[in-house]
Parts: sequence; C-alpha cells; structure tokens
Amino acid sequence: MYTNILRGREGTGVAEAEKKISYQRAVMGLRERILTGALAVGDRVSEVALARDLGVSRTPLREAMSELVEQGLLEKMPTGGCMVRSLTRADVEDGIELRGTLEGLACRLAAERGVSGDRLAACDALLDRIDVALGRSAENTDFELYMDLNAQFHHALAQLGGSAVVLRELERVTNMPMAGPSAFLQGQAVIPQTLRSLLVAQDHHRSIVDAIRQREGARAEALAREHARLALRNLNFFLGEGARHSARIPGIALMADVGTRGVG
Amino acid sequence: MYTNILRGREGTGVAEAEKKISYQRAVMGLRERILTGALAVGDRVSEVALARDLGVSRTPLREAMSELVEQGLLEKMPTGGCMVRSLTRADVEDGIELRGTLEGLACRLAAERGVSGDRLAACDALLDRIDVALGRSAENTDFELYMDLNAQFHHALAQLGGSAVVLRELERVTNMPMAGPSAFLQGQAVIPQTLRSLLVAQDHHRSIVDAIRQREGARAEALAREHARLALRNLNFFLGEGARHSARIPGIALMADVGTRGVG
DNA sequence: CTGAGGATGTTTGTATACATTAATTTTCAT
DNA sequence: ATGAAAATTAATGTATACAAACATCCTCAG
Repeated sequence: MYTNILRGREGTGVAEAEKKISYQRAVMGLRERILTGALAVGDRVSEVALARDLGVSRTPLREAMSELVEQGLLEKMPTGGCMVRSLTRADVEDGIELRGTLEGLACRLAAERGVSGDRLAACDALLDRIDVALGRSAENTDFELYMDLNAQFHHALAQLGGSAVVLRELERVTNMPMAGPSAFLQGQAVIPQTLRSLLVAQDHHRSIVDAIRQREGARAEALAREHARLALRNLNFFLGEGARHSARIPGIALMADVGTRGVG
Repeated sequence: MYTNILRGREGTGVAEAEKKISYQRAVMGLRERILTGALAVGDRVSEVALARDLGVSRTPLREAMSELVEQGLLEKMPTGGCMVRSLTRADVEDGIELRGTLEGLACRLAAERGVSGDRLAACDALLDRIDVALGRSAENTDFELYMDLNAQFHHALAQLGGSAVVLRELERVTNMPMAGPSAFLQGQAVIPQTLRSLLVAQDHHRSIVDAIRQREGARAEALAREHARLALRNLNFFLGEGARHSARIPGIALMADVGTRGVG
C-alpha cells in the first residue's frame, strides 16, 4: 500500500490494472508522465492526444486533469486547458515547511487530546521495524523497506491527531511533488550523505512519540517541524553537490529555477 | 469581490450571471443549495435531477460536484455518486484550528522573511477602514462593511507570507464551511455577544501587523492562532445560548451532532 | 412466513458528437 | 516588409447517447 509514488495500489498483474476504471488509469498515467518528465514543464496538455495515448476518453481524462490540478502537478491556463506546472525551489521549500507545520499540528493535537496506549504501541512497533530496516551499518540498510515504513509511520502520526480535517489536508500536502516525507527516498536514491540523516530522522521519530506520550504538545509540535526540515537539507543536497543523483527523484523534472529566494 | 459567500463575484445584473459558463453556475448553485439546506445532510445528490434544476448538463455538474467534494461540502459515496456531507462539531472546530495554524504560518513567514513597507502600509490602511466600520458604538457599526474588510485583511495577511503554496491552502481552508474568518459574520448575524469580540479581533489585527513589522515571528504566529480561536467562541455561542440566531449562519445546516469530543 | 434468486428499473461512469472559444495563418493595406 | 484584420483551423467546454453497475422489487422455493 505504501510502495511507490508511481505504481498505484493495484495488484501485481497488469491484467488487473487494465480492469481499473478509466478515471484511475488516467490519473496514474498522467501523473507518471508528468513526474518522469515525459510531459515537459510548460507543455500544454492536449486532451485529445493524451486521451488517445492513455486509452481513455476525454471525459475521465478531464476529471483526472482536475485532480492533478488539485495536487499541484498541473495548472489551469487562463485561456482554458492545462499545462504542466513549473515548480520553483521556493514552492518545494514552502511545501516542505507546510508539511512540517501540519504534522506539527497533528502531533500537538495528539499530545493535547491524548492518544490511547494501543495506538502509541503501534507507533513504537513501527519504529522498531524501522530500526531493523536501518540495520547495523550502511551496507545492511534496507532502503526500500525504510521508505515503506517511514511512510506508514508518518501516516500513523497524522492519524494520531484524531482530526479527519487535519488528516485530509496532510494527505493533500503529502501528494504535492517533493513535499512528502518519502520524497527523497524514492528510487533507491539514498546515498551516504542522505543516509546519515536517516539516523537523525529516526531519533526524531522516537522523540515525537515520546513527547506525545508525555502530553508535551509544544515539544511534539516543534519536533515535527524540525523533522520535516530534514527534507530541506536533502533538497539542497540534490539541487547542489548531489545534482548528478537527482534524476531519480520523482518530480524534480518539474523544477525550473535553481536560484534562491530574495528577502523582500 | 469580497461580498457574500453565496453570491459569487458576478456583476449586478442577472443577465450577466446567465452568461457565466455552466461549470461556475453549477458550482455556485450547488453550493447555495447545500449551504442553505435546500439539500439536506445525507441526501444523495441525483445528477439528472440537479442538472435539470440548475439548467446545465451532467458534465459540468459532475465537475462542480468534484469541486465541492474538494471543498468538503460533499463526500463521495463508496458505491458511487455523492451525498451532502455531515459536519460534526469536531470537524468545524478542527477547521478553525487548522485555519489558525495556517494563518500563523503565513504570519510567521512574513515576519521572518520580511515584508515591504508598502504592503504593511496597505494593511494599516485596511485596519483604519475597519476602525471606521466599527464606528464609535454598537449602533454605528457597519457590519456588512466590517465583514468585507475583514475578509480583505485576512486575504492580505495570507499574501504577506510570500508563499503561493501557503496562500493556496489557506484559500482552501477558508472555503471550508464555517472555517473562514467571516463565517460568523454572514447575513448580519452579528448580535451584542459577538459584537464585543469584533473589538478584540481588531486589536489582534493591529498586534499581528505590528509583530510582522518588528520581525517577531513567534509572536505573529501565536497571535494569528489565538485570533482564529475567536471563531471557536462564536461557534460555541451559536451552538449554545445563541442557537435561535444560528439559522443565518451559512453552512450550519450541515452540522449533525451537538455533542462534545471525547478524549481518547 | 422467510429468505434467496432473479428480473427490472434507476443511476452513475464513459464515450462521442456538437458548439463555442482560442490560436493560427493568410491576406491585404500601409 | 510589416502590421492588422479576417478567415480558417484546432482546441476546449458542453450536451447527449450509450453501457455498466447498483438498487429495488417481485417471485418462488423451502
């Protein structure tokens, strides 16, 4: 279920995927074409061509396009139709900060409102499994498993807040390109520089759960925010010295500028 | 432009509204029918009947329904189709808290990143106009003008953060029923009990702008959060002793329970 | 009398045809 | 040759027709 951002949650066989309803096929196919760069930034998405390409009619494709506009992968052109959205570095940075803020809100609410022991124990169990995935040394690390468990943990954390509204928004932000908690773990893109951060991240995880258990809302919130900022470091790395590894990061093809923000 | 949540931003004449594209007519019409309670909570929205009623075909109506699902007014049924969403008190409370958190984020970013003097001056000008709208006493208060200016100020505040991503999410939350900053000011529903809070709210406004000007990020964020919680008081009032005035609040028809949340 | 099975009617999901608006090219005048 | 304007082409927005899925109700056996 928490496997890959490109592969949906369909079964193993292709035959089963073919049976999926047209709308979902359109969403997944279009999302893939955008994230892999098959559709270049700024390209106007031609409905007829894409519909033919995806093997669906225009109606479900248009629904899928609306969905991707919501997800921030497309943007509506004032004249009509859509184009592939161009993401600035500031957009991605703000998306990460936004995720940290919302995760912080969820964690604070969890701490303030209280969480049952069962759910906290489930989080602990997930963290134990993450420890196993990390292994004893870098060579033993199971990156794919880590990515999967990390996504599960963040999802569990979002649910701890007990707010369907917050959970919903958090899922939205997680779908934004490169803003999700596993954005820089996709495609086995982990390299020594980012590996170190995994250990820090896991320490954050433990501390956050501890803060929630102790009903320390402010601490839980601050930790969750700081935790999200680890992704900022990864972003900077892949946009700087680690640029040659960046091709594996889904969605990085959407980034236009590499300049930094001015303080206005 | 910031007039009423039911009236769109069309011109004065009805003829001009008729010319609007079907999709927008469908969104506005459906939104009105839901917020006014013409479509009861839990009702399955029949596409053919509504399309005939709204004078559009099913295609733009379905797009409008997807939009309202995004806005949280409808929810997709697992079997297909949509029904009018039932809002719990907790949903509304969390929506308000969420807005406070996001406005707090925008204000903190504004303070940290800095804002040009021009934009701060524009905020000050808006606040001066709000003071005029408030008048010298309760009898002189121009509620409709206050509501309009208040919405403008909150919008300006959201833009001060300088983040298109945050602005976007904030606009989403503002569209959620009863979560926006003017939710309890609609329809001249202001009564003595809520009037008092307007003075406090305006003091918050001034303090927030001051904090941003002084580059005090933490203060700006805390103030913005507390400011949103004024809406919580209004919610409690209209759900309690002020229940007989609540009919004027758009969207309150969506609320099902009146119980309080358990700490679990 | 009750429950399972099937037939029927209604509703959504999809495809396609039509209408309207935007983009492009061509033409003509300056 | 260049610019503007009109005509043409191509795209989107909308309506409708069709198909598949869901719900309902009726029948009939146990």
